[in-house]
Amino acid sequence: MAYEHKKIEAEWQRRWKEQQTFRVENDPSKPKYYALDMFPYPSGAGLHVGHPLGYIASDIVARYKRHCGYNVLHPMGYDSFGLPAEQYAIQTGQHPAKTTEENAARYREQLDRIGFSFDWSREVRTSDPKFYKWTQWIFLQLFNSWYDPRTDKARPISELIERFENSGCQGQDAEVLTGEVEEALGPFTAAEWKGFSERTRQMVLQYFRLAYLSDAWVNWCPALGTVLANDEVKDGVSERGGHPVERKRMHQWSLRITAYAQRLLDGLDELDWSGSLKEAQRNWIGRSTGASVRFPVGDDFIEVFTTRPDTLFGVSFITLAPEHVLVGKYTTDAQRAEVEAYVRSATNRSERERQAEVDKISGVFTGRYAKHPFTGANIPIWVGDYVLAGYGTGAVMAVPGGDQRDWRFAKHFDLPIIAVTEGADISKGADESKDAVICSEGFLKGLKVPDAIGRAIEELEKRGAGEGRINYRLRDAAFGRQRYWGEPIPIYYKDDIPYALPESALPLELPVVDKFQPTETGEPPLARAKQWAWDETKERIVATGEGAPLETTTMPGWAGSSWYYLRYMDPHNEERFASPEALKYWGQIDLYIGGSEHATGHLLYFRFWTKFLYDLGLIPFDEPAKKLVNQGMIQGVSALLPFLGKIGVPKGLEHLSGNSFTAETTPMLYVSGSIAAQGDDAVKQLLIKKFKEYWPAYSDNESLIHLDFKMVPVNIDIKFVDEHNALQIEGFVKEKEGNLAEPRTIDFLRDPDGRVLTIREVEKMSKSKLNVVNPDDIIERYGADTLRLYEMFLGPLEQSKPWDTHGIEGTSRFLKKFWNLFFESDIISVSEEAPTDAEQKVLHATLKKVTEDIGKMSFNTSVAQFMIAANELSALKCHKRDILEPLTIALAPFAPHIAEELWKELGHTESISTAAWPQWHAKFLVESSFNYPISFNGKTRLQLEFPATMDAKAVEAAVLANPEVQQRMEGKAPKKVIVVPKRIVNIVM
RNA sequence: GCCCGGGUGGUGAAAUGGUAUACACGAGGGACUUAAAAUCCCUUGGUCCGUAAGGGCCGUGCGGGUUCAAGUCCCGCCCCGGGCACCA
Repeated sequence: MAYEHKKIEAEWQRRWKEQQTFRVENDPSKPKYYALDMFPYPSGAGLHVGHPLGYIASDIVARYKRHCGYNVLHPMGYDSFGLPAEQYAIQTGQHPAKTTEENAARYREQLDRIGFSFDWSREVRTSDPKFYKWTQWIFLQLFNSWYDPRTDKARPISELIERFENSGCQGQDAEVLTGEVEEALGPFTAAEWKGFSERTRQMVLQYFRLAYLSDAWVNWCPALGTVLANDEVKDGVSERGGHPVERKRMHQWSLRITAYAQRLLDGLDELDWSGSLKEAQRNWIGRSTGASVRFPVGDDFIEVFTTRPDTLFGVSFITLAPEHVLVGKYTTDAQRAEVEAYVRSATNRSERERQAEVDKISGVFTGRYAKHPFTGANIPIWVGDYVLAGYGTGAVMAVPGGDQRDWRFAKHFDLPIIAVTEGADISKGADESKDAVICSEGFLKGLKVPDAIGRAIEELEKRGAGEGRINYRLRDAAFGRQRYWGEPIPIYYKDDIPYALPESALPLELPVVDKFQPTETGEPPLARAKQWAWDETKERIVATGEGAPLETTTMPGWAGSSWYYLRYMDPHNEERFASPEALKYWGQIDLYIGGSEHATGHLLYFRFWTKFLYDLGLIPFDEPAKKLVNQGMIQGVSALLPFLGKIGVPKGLEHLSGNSFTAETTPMLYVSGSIAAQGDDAVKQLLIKKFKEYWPAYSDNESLIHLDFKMVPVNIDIKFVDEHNALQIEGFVKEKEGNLAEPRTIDFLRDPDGRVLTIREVEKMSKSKLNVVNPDDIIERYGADTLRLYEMFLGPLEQSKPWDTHGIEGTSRFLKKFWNLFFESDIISVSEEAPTDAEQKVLHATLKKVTEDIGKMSFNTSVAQFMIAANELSALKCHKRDILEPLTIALAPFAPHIAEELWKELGHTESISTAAWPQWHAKFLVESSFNYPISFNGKTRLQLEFPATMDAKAVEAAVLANPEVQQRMEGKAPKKVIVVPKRIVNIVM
């Protein structure tokens, strides 16, 4: 019987669905295993072959764990809120829910065809009100919580209010301010608290809530009309779409992730995540230790953070960020005009400009001086845009002798540069070395940097001028988006003060709007809703204007993805986000697979929410995923052709341009890659020839033809490129012509043999690069099992690698070969004969390798081992049940359809997924002899076979007695003979 | 600049310090076939010597080192990919 992948795969996919083979129940009698993929955003483009890579890997592990007797939770869903659906809605007026629904259906179809063992009964979608009800509910918990630094965990805000009523806000409590530069909240007594108005109390509480509204510097993206989180901005432009981003101060919802900075850092140690990923998170959190130092200015002071308090004696000025609130306060009247002009220009410069012009030094003197806390000297206060508002306190003590940026600023403005370390040449630059010795006069003199830091902090604390401090780069997370297609934030406003909606009002569903764009006044789309206000007494939504206005921003994309993994445990629960029993049973994710692009976004927020829910006692663990693997990117091999974008009209022929060089007559010219590689001259020669073909009248004026041209490589759809990189000209031209708005001639500068060669390049697989390979096409031709095996066979999971469809033949042939072990001219022919030692060895070597490889997530080598087994068993003409049956089970996680079919042919009636994983036995792998490589001075020269049991001494004697060995020794005695039993013999001459 | 990965045949890639290049693609040769497809078999790191059987030398980015033995460990570079960055 021939291996018919189409029939087999369709049949088994149908059966799995019908029999709900992979539906899983919470069954505490069985050990659990939770294998999760990062759920996709269902984009309109559908899946390409890169997407399923991680899904296949986790599916193999999930299926393997089932064979090993685990109860496996292996769900899938959609991160279905997002920008593309909304952009499409703005363009077409179609509700994003509809687009999302269609795209999800398409994803489902594609995923089903690959044969995943997902339990679809647990599917979640973040845009489903039944799901986002709980996203909103968690938001309310954040809003109603604060972070207690004493117990180092989140507590209900009611406890804080109680504390204020009893003892006011003093000391440590007043320290919890985090986020962007804000004016510090002063301490107050219980009596004062009681005297505060409701409004004031609520304002105070904003400083503590884990979800809070504040004026914060945000990344505003005018093109997208929304605020972006720090990790959504790359190089000053939006990660999605590449639009410019500017700094803007806005009333903005934020989440106080900074309260968790230390725990997010510490938690990394126990996680089985890749080193680079942990490193990326550590970087992002950016902990640095140092000191906070206060420089008195009149009755007030400027607080700075420094990692080098040991250089305090080298401070020659202070620099404030242009956005710093104290700038306005300290500027003298004489300097005011200049400072204000500078601040204006600095804040208007986009992040991008600031980054691009790192070398440009700018700043201005405020006219005021601060007092040095140790020496009492007058320290001038400057404003400079090299100081960032969002880091530390937004102010630095400038030590030009010890910090290169300060040094350059000092040089530029001719400020004093004081040496802080011994032997430093401060005329050339700052000495930033950390093993230097401090040379400043005073109590730090002669100390090594680390000792001096400690000593300086001691002294600061003694004098009340500062204290040791830990600072984090991590910022609070911007949580509001000026968008329609996201979770509404369940908040209403009274007197501009935010209040939580009652739980009974959840889910707060997205309102109907006439358009998905911002309002004419620039408010978010939700402000268009006619029914978007809250009636507090009736507890229901009423017409806009009739009740308290509801929040009009929505949550960012990462809200739902921060906790979705919990919902899978109990997806239909209407009472809670998941039952305590389900949470206890399934616990942490045992294996989480996804792309490394989520290193500092999703994966940080996801850990943050988990820790928060843990603090409130809502879940019994404080890290979401024990093990995490980043799958590499599957890259596309693009095909590029140089395109003559601009052909300049030659000198002397300009007068002709009006009639001859029109769009209709000027051809679109593509250049064969091999010609372009020869250089401009070669292209020019051919171009002149072409020119004469098109305008024969000017053939005689060859001296006039000096064409200027510019070659631009353009992406060519890879479906028009054959395996020799040659363009299939006819098909390409036909499609191109069909896409042109106006008819144009399409022509080529061809190779002498008439071919047009494309230039191949490996880059990201994407629609715009026309290099996308669709899994559907591969499955149609080769089958899902072949696709699964091939994706795994390409190389290590974590590594990026280019997709090359040609290589798939190998895995396809393997499956046919495997199939043929069971059949002899169309009929199943499996013998019940007892296997030979050689056959057992093949089987057990394979079981051993595959079992170990799955544990290491080394799937490429397991596939190779299956190939070896199939090759060897074919050579042994082995068709024995005792060998083939366990092998089929071992193959099942990788190629489930063919395994099911063969399992059925072997006479089984139940799905192979219920079969127990076959154990390997060492006894079948014992070798009776070993073929020793005999090397001389480390170079292998010959091989000699000895019994495996022979000891080192005997092997040595036998080797030295061998005539060929003796011949090579030329009668000389070896200096040394190394014998490693069952490994190697090395003779040192 | 700092922090992580990674450089091995024509290609994707294997290799607890112990026979470098498993497995697969591609290429070349052959069998079957009227032919093609499919399938099967052989060869395939470079180079030199030899009619041949066979043998020598060189080879894992570069230069050193440790070791009986290094793709693997150590030191110093180069290149590629990713992350962070006027971060005080």
